[in-house]
Amino acid sequence: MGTAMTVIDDAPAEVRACGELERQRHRRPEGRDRFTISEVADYTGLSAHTLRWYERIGLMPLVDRSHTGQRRYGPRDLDWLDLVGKLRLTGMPVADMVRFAELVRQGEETVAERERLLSAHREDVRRRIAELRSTLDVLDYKIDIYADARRRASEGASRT
Amino acid sequence: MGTAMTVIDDAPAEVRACGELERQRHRRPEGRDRFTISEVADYTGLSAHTLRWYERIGLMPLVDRSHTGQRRYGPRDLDWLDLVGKLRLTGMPVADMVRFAELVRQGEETVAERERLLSAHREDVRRRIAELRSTLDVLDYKIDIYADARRRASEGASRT
DNA sequence: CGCTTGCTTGGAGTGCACTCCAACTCTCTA
DNA sequence: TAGAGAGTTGGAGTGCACTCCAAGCAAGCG
Repeated sequence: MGTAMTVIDDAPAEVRACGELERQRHRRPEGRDRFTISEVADYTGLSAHTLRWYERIGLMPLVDRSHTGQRRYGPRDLDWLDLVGKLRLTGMPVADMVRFAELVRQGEETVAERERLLSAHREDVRRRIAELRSTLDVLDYKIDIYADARRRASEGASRT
Repeated sequence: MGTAMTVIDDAPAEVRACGELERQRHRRPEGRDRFTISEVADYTGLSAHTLRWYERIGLMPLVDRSHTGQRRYGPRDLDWLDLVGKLRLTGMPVADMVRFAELVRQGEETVAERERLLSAHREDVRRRIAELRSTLDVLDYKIDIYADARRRASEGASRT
């Protein structure tokens, strides 16, 4: 039955790879398509604990199992975790990500709502970027003050 | 005794005001210079609980009191809270802000370290801005996909 | 004078996102 | 075939940043 996530529109490598200089400790192994939990932990930077927890709370589709019951993650699972990682990085609450995962599970008829959800989040991210930038100005201002103070202090000292 | 913060180099209004479209619910009242906790809560957007808590943990200098023991915040307290608000907005952990507050309390000889602390944080903020921007690309990509899917779906429906 | 509203305190409680534990079973290498 | 090192589970624990509570004091108003 259809627990496999059917509607992960997989982003092409160019999009997937941009940014993130070393957040992903290890490149995704080519050639294989079933990965153990520790390989995935390594790849995503999440702990194995967290991966299991994501599954429990419905943030991951139920992961495929080996004949003995151990998890075997596939390429679509990694794609999904890439996206989740991005959303997490931008501070989307886990509850919202779970909501998104539910929509994906429900299939094509939720596309409009998914779009709305991501668009709202995009606005959020834009707002936060602007906020951060404005703080950067304050930080620059403060740091200048301190640099001046330090310069004056060392000049005073050398003149003594 | 010198619990009053002596080294808040106050940023001029241009720097203080930029960004933050409506984060500060109320303009700082002009003319007066002693504010109750609820006025300050209103001004900063923090709760009175949080303001007291900041003081307890050493993130605020001990605030002046009225003859009956109630807090009376002064302009420098508001300046300090403006800065703390900025740092908080950029995700600086409370523990780091407390460390910074301690340095400020210790006086001029900690200027170099304060500069280092803020510079490090500035790099952090820069990194996070870059990160957010790269996520924005992924978001745009996804949203496009959904928009396309939606368009195709409604076209198909109208052709039926 | 009584009532409402606002302030005080220490300490307990909340919500989020993990993070770890105990007590196993399974896989791999020698 | 033995032992090390992975993986499994439900549930409890952690750290952070608040957030609230109870009990009490103080000021202003009709």
